Amino acid sequence: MPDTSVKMDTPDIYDDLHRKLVTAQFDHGEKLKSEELRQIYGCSANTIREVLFRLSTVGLVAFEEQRGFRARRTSPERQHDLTQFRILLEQEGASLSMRHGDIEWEARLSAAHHKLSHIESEVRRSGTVEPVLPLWSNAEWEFHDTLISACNSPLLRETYKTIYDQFRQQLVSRASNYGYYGDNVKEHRAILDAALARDEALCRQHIHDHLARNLIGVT
Amino acid sequence: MPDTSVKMDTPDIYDDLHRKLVTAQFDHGEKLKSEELRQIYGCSANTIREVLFRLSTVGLVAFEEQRGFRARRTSPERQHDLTQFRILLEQEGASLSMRHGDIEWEARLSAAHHKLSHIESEVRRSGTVEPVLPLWSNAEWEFHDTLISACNSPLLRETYKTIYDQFRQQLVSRASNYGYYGDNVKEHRAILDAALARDEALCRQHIHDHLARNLIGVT
DNA sequence: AGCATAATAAATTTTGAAATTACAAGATAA
DNA sequence: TTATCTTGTAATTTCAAAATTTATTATGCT
Repeated sequence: MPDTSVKMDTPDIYDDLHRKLVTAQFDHGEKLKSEELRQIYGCSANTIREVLFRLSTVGLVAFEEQRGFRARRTSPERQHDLTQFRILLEQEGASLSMRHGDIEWEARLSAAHHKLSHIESEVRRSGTVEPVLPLWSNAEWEFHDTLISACNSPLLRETYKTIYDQFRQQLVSRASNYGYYGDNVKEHRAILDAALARDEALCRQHIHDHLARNLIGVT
Repeated sequence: MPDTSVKMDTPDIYDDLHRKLVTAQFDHGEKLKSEELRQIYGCSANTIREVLFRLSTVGLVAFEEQRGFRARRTSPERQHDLTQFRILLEQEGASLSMRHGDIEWEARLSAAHHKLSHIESEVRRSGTVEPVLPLWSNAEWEFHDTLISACNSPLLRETYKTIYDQFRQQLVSRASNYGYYGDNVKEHRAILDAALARDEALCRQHIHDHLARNLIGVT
């Protein structure tokens, strides 16, 4: 909880709320009242309004005219939609990166995977994710973002980020079961190898398999 | 220009500015000053600020912290990016629609094309686009949106709309040359036929050919 | 008791002005 | 002359309070 005595400016408040939202510190559909937040951050209602507005543009917050803001509620249908869309973007981004990426890109991807796999093996050893959750969460993002980073399409990359953040918003909650991570290690490895081999079809396949697990239980 | 004496509410101001932006009534990169717009629409600077914020979320307006808003500047690079991304989304949306769409979808697509081709043939006869430009602009949008409307992915459809609007923002300006429309008629027909025949590969090809013309002159 | 209606409370939105920040032109120093 | 600093102006951003709208509770009627 931020100190009430320290005044934060708009970007800081944005970052703080963004972090809280993607780490599921609000319930799905929970009302975000200007007045409450105003007191927490020590600013005017208008500033809060603007921050929530910005957050609504990246899908983390839902806005309804005349009735304020809520933490985004993710239905199974929406989750399905998010997953399919993410697969589309990551496959395309990876394909383009494999075509345009140079040795520098390969190095960055390799490095990102190295960090990620280091954290994942620690999770494996300890059997629990909790202690390194923020670390792991960032490393996972780094890997996927680096994968598509040479796609040469700012639009695709930005769109992917907004989708990913909404994804993360609820992945954190199901992160407690370990089996998830066991497969993750293998899958990230498979994606990396295919990417470095510039095998587009195979890489697309692995990306699909990796992400499609989130579809289980949804039609 | 809206009457200064008539007060408009936020959604109206949004619509008015949105329309002006997609019909290129502002120069690329032109500064959008709160104070000026405030006087035009007869509201406070804060209301203008909120509207401009909303427009910035759909890419029509660029916002920079502490230095206000500008009409979005579209470089050749960005135009290239927009085109490629639009191709990706429309191809995927059309493919999904062909898989999920029922007879009702076919009927709507057929109707949209009928309206569009009627307007396009008028353009052909008269040799000029100007008189029916708004009509044509809407019909074109209707056709493309209907094409992907059965994709069963709200995310894809929303994203497509924001991309399309940014597209339209500058297509209007190059709409004056007639040759453009001559090919358009054939291309829309080709897309329609392939879609109704549920030939995904062919439809993707036609979508690409139709949209890729905008890439001419850009690397 | 059930339902509609009115009164109250709570929250959102807008306003107008104050405070902050960026921009531009002129002055001073190197 | 070039570069840096100052000063004045214009624009953006924040604030606190008023006005509007929505939600909640209480009241009266069938």
